[in-house]
Amino acid sequence: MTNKKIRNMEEFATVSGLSRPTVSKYFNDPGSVRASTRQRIEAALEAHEYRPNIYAMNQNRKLTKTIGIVVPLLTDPYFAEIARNLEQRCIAAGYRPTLFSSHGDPALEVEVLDTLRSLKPAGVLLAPLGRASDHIALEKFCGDVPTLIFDSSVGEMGLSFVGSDNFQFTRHITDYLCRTGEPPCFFEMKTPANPNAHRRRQSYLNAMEAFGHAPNVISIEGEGWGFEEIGRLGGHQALEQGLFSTNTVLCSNDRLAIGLLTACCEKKVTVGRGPDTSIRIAGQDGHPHSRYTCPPLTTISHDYDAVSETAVEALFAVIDGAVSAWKSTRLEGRLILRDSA
Amino acid sequence: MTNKKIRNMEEFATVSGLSRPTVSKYFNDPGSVRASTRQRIEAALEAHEYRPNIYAMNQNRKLTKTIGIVVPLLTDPYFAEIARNLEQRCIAAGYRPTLFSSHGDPALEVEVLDTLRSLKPAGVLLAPLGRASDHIALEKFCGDVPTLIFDSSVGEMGLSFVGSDNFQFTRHITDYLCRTGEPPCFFEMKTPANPNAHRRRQSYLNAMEAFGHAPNVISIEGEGWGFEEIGRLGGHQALEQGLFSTNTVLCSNDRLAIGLLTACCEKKVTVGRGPDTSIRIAGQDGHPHSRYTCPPLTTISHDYDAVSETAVEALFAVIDGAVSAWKSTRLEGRLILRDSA
DNA sequence: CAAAATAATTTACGCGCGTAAATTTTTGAT
DNA sequence: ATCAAAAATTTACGCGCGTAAATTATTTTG
Repeated sequence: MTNKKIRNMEEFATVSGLSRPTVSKYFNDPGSVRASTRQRIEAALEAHEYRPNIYAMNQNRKLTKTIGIVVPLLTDPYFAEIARNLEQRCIAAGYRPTLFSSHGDPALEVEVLDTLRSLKPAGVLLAPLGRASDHIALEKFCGDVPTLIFDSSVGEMGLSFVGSDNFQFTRHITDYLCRTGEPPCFFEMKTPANPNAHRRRQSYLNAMEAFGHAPNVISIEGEGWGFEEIGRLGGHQALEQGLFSTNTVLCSNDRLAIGLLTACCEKKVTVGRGPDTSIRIAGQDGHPHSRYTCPPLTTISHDYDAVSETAVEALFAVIDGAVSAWKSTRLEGRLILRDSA
Repeated sequence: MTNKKIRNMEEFATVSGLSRPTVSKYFNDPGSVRASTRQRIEAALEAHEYRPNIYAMNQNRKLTKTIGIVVPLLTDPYFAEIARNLEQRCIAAGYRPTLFSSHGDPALEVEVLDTLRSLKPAGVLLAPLGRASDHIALEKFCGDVPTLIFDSSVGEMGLSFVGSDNFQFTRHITDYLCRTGEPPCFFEMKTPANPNAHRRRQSYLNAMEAFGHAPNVISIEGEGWGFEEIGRLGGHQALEQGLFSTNTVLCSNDRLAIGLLTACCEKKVTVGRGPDTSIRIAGQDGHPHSRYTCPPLTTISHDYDAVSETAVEALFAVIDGAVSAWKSTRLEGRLILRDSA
């Protein structure tokens, strides 16, 4: 330990026997000083416990080491999980991730971007709200800050887009359902918050046509981000009105499926693929919770690691000076077979 | 809009027809300048789109407007929900909340606190990891930064503690279970991450004694924060070995209960309070997901709003100069009756 | 209406660090 | 060993703003 406190980099440089700018260079990139110099600094660091003032560091610097991560709703474990994944990759790469949630509110999303702008981040990983987003504001932000869009694309915005291949998702799981039983109905929100939902509906229609089955889309009412409750209420309606024309339901996403499962439970409708069950239910997303529904939910899962890695690498490449045209990367999902379908 | 960009507060003051320090005063507290002055600034603000440099603002200031919020695991919807609640209260009070997750890792918790320290926050709302936390590091941090501990208390640390009354929680729901059927067994982790678990076990033992029933605590193996999986595996074991001495199980928390429900589902054990069910299961926490289990989970819920408000108000009071002795505030929970028990 | 009290504003200085340019040291090729 | 090239280090300056102290404007009081 130390006897006297180090107040600033000047004092720390003195106790290290170096000049302040050399120490400054070390903190910006420890590899940029000679090994002997680095050792002296690190020895002093252990003896004196000093950390540079973040604010002073960043004020006179065009580009900080901060990476902004923005998700639409952090209370959704799917986004929490992918945010965690991104966060750890940023830390591993020597950046300081800062996490923001739009809380499902377009106005808040704009506020978050404003806050982020004044943070002068090296880059931003942004999952937009989608349909409800203020596209003008997003576009403008992307012009100011290197921004990579993930999860949900809204036009050709930012550096690039990285997400999942929703067409492949729905085609794949629809295939599975058709091959293993009655063809699925499609259970979705009438006005989905997320543009991915439209792709999934279209892909369902395509897949059903390819199989020569008549599609049946059940579009339920409901606004906002409380998907489970929307799915539960819509599920009750659909069950009461007999809207499901087959014994198989493919939900637009796992959270809707979770709500539908609850509705089935409340209506004593048995779910599963066994002989003694009356309905098969599948979801899409590989939601962290899907393993723990009753019955466990068959779903097609995002490749969390691949999406995160691709997104982060693409952003880092641009930060490190690479220039490349906007492109969209859509990664395939993995079918997860469980008991619900 | 504007024609020329404003680069700093000096330039902005010029176009406002004021001196820079007056403008600075406005940004620190709009109410501290004369109404006529405020109007001139706000008019200029609309015409010229200027935002003070955050880093320059904070570097020469002992106390920023930042509030740190730290939770053990943001992928747990319970913490995500309470973090969201705290975040919005901070914003409403004019602070800039910054969210951190320890991701269940004590080393990361310490790193987060170090990061936070260099952020010079006005205050911190900290939910510690609990048992695994580096208590020395926490104590030291609390000495440096005004820190309010919530959710899980670890000694008399920080300014105060705000959380739930775990004794009331378990007493209340145990009472309910005893009055409406067979007395409950208690399902918990042998080495819980969170100190609240010990209080709940003790409260269960007390309540059972008060009722004159023999307690039965089932302590399952498992480390870490994957409670659902731990509950599921432990549930399978307990069911196979017939460890539940009655038809009623009170789980130490909702996430364990969710895992146990999954185990029951996989073992075709019917859960509920009806005549045709074989086991009653209840949880504790009022986890956001508990509404959507099959059957929906009977639980005793944290008063999210009250905990958040009490925590935030206590912290703000200290920030605003109030001095008061350390105290522990534990709020009562609300029983939520659903179909599982 | 003048003087005192109070609030608003300005002057003047420094915070802790980044960074271009100048200088010194080290490295590598002869 | 010698000298040029490259790397490391130091010098010197400025960033954008907070804030105490000094000044000026406004309000209150007699």
